[in-house]
Amino acid sequence: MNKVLNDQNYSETLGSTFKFLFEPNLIQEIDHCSQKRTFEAGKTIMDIGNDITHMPLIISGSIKVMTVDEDQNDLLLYYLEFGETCSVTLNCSSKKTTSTIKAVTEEETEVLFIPIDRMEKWMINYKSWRSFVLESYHTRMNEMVHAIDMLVFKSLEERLLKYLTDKSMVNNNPILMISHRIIAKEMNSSRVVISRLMKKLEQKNRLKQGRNMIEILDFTK
DNA sequence: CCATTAAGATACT
DNA sequence: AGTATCTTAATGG
Repeated sequence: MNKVLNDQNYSETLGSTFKFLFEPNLIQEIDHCSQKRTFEAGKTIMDIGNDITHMPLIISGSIKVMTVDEDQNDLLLYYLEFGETCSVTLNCSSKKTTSTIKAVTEEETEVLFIPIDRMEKWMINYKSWRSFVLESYHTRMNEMVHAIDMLVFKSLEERLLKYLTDKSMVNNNPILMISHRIIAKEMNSSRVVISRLMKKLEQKNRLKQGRNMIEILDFTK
């Protein structure tokens, strides 16, 4: 079970955490109705078909948002990081449907949960909330289009490189402790193929690798 | 030492 | 690109 943290300094931390995003009155409301929870790495905090009662706001850490096909293969859609929320949840909550995505913590992650029954009122009363929601839809839409583009038009080698750089970005570390087998599973490929491409990327000096270890050498190219 | 597992190699589809 | 199979190498008891 994930423990609920009852932090004494909770209002102050929260207020200072999100004051760059929301107006003071809204922060007060958030303080009032939201609940902070901390998850360790690898926890599923939302799954397909789950009822949506709260929307998440990331305080620290990162979350992978993905869909799942009939054979239970995951497809990574995007990562959520500090100050971000899941627009799929926003979408589901306004329509009062169940979740169409699965969300798993990439590392230890603190999340603020806000009951969805506030959404409608906040959309009307707070300009900063409306902007936040629209901005959120906007960035996710762009990311999804990019994800589809990568998936359909790019080679597996390019996708692998993006997968690795994205992962090292969210972890804030150019060194990844991960095996080829896990990468293959996450990209719906096979271990041999990933090993082959990894070898190629290593020869191109894009990364170094050892057992269960990959170091990304150049983020920008 | 040995069992387990990661990753390289080769060949076929 | 994916699968099957074999080999090599690292890791941890």
